[in-house]
Amino acid sequence: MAVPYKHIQVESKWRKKWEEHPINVNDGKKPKYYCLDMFPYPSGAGLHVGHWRGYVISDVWARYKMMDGGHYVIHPMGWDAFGLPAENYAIKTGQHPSISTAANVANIKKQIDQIGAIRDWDMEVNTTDPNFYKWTQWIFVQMFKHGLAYEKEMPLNWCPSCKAVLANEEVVDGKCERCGAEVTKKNLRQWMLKITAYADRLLEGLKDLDWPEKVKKMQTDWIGRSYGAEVNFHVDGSDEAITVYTTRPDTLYGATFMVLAPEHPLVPSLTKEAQRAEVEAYCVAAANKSSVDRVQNKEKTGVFTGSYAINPLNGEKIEIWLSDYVLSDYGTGAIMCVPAHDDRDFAFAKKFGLPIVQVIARDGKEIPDMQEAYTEASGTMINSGEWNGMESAVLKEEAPLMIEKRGIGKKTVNYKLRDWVFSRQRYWGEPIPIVHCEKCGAVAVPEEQLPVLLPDVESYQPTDTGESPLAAIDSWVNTTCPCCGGPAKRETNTMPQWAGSSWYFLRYVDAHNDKELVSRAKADEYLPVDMYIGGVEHAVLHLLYSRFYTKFLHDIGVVDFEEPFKRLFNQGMILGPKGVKMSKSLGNVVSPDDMVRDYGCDSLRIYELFIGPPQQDSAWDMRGIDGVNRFLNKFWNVACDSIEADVKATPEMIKLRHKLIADITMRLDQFALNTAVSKFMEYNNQMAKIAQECGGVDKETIETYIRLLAPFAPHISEELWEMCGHDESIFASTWPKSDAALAADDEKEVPVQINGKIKATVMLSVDASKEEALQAGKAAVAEKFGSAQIVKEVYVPGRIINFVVR
RNA sequence: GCCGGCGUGGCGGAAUGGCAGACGCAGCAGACUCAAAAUCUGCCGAUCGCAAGGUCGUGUGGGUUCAAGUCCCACCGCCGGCACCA
Repeated sequence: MAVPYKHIQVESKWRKKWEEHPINVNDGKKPKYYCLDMFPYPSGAGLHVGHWRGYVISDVWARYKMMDGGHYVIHPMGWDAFGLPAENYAIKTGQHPSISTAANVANIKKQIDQIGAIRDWDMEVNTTDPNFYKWTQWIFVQMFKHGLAYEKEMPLNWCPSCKAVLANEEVVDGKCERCGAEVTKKNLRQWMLKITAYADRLLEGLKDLDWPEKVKKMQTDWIGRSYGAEVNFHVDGSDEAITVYTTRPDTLYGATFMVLAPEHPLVPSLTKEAQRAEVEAYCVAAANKSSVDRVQNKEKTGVFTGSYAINPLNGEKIEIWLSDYVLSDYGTGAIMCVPAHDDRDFAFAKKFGLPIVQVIARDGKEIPDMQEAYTEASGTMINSGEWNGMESAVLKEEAPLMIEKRGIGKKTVNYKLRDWVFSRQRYWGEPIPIVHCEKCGAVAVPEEQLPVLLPDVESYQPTDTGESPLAAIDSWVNTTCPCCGGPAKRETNTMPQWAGSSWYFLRYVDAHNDKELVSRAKADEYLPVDMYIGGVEHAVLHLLYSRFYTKFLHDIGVVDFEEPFKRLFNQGMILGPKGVKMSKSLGNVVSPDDMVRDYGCDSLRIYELFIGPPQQDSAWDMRGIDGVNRFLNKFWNVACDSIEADVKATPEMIKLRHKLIADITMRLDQFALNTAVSKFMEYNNQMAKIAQECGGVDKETIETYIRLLAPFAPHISEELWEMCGHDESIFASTWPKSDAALAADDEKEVPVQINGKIKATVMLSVDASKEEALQAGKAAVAEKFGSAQIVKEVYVPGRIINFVVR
């Protein structure tokens, strides 16, 4: 009888061995595989079982790749360590963020080591390390030199609680993504990154990525490309013209009024004296509305400017209105309104009594008393001059060019994607490496002077004016212009947290290079990332920014690929026991530390996988780990018995072995890790039964099982592997191969149905003919036919026999 | 409102269109034990029946098919994303 499994001894033994003799070494000959985790923010709360899950999944995958194909696996870890929690902690305690951050890193590093994952800490990166952010700043300088970083004064999303400007991506439901405070608008000078210059490439690049369709769709919608036309409307009695963007130029004859955003630059000159007071009041009200109000209040409001425009096709005089349902920063900030064919325009026209002209026939007819807009682009054109009789769907495609030929507008493409607001009025971030000189303007800090070190300050508190705490340090702010040598001031804004995470995955493979961001040779050898594993919450933020950075770095020759992450896997969240998100405030956070101590790392690893499909959210169940723990102990006993007994392989054992290989390998390839664990349990139960009769299973079968289990439960597998008499690590062995012929059954139990209802089962040889099968089936259910007549006989080999009777 | 995803025992979940509920948790009964824990064995969707066996059953209603949890149509519910994008 085997000695009981002692996880504490075995796990610490192998941890030590792996440290002394690393199992994942680059000998220069092995093929490379880059398996990347989304790096964590080193929070003071440490890791909970939800973080574990992603790291376990990636480690199983990494170890599988090591064994299958003999890869050298790049599986690094680092720290996304700039950010608000550390800064807020500093505000409260006065302790420098670098100190609390370092303590958190040390703690989480210990926790990550508990997972027992293969990690090369020599590649570790930390976004707050000057040797790292030197290159974050360097990239910014390159973007500045290429005209992709620019300053702009604009109304921006302002979080009054964080006292910071937010990117559009950081505003959720009109509220601050971090603190939940209602976001307002504030006019400030900001650094912007021209991500819109890459809109098309960001869209096209998605096509070839092996990513979840959901994420690709979210990015596609975020970029929001649409095709249409810009059309110029002359203002009646003036030289001015208003340009609108429309995706429905086919309905141009139906444009019966126009609406401008309150912020539109032509508003003052369009407003007539009689309307001025009302218009100004409306504009002030719109500006003061929070973005939440402006979005949530769907009841249309508006005000007439007193001016008219001319419909360029039919020459009709149409009223020019203002309304906040027109957004100043999409399209041209002005729209032509076709109430008959657009819901919003219809609502507006109804409310303010504006004319409605139908230009697309529905079911070939004009609608007598329109109660809602007809928004389909299908039907024949009516009331549309020379376009009458055309199909609207066809015209929709052709109209942009027709408009362009007539000189009243042009064909255009529009995007929802906006440029990226890249400056933050905070302390704990990378200083933007720019110097402002009165003579030379904004000048990039010369590359040899990078990094611009983040100086110590006395107060980390952000200012109400929207200036960074850095602005208070005169000795740091005042500098000389690198261009003319005259007096100049440093940029005091810092970068958003996304800056470091947008490129950190490139740095791992050359983390200590002090000459370049990454050497081209290493980039060519190890990059891009083969598999990226992390939560779906980064679908449009981090993943879009990283793609943008990579495309830019490709364009300036740093790397030779355009897409950073070939394959993406989003693991689901681990929820608290009641199915709600784990959070400190709810007190339902489950720490892995005690479980590792009580059950062992291998048990927790397997339970993290067994809890549910890896891409799906799962609620943590404290008791579930007992089952996994029982399984490992049971397997330990079977394995020990088998090693000791050294029995001869039977056909049953050989078949089990080959089925197991096929089952586990298929499930790994499909990322069905929860059912892979089920299969391990199933086969283990079978082996336990065999062991009762034979004393164990044969050596090859047990060794095969151990090797298949190794990526999942590396410690116990190493121990058993050694007990089998191997000197080398199990991870130096190769992945078992299944022989389909040996895995195949020669007999199968086949259900026999009458009218689709199971009545019996029969054992059939797999090469039984249809006639034999049907005959056997008929015999099995003969007495159940009664007086019925068989009208149809169905036989699907190995699957089903069905008699249809009447 | 629009776009995704999901809906299966007490629970987590499993099922290339082919025996629904694998595997596990919890529960029940038994064995071992002075006892408990651990371990082992059996049972474990509902319902009728002493039993053999029957009937019903994968959110609801229809449909396709010899056969539907799985495919199609309509609806309900939950979760996620987007949200006046012209």
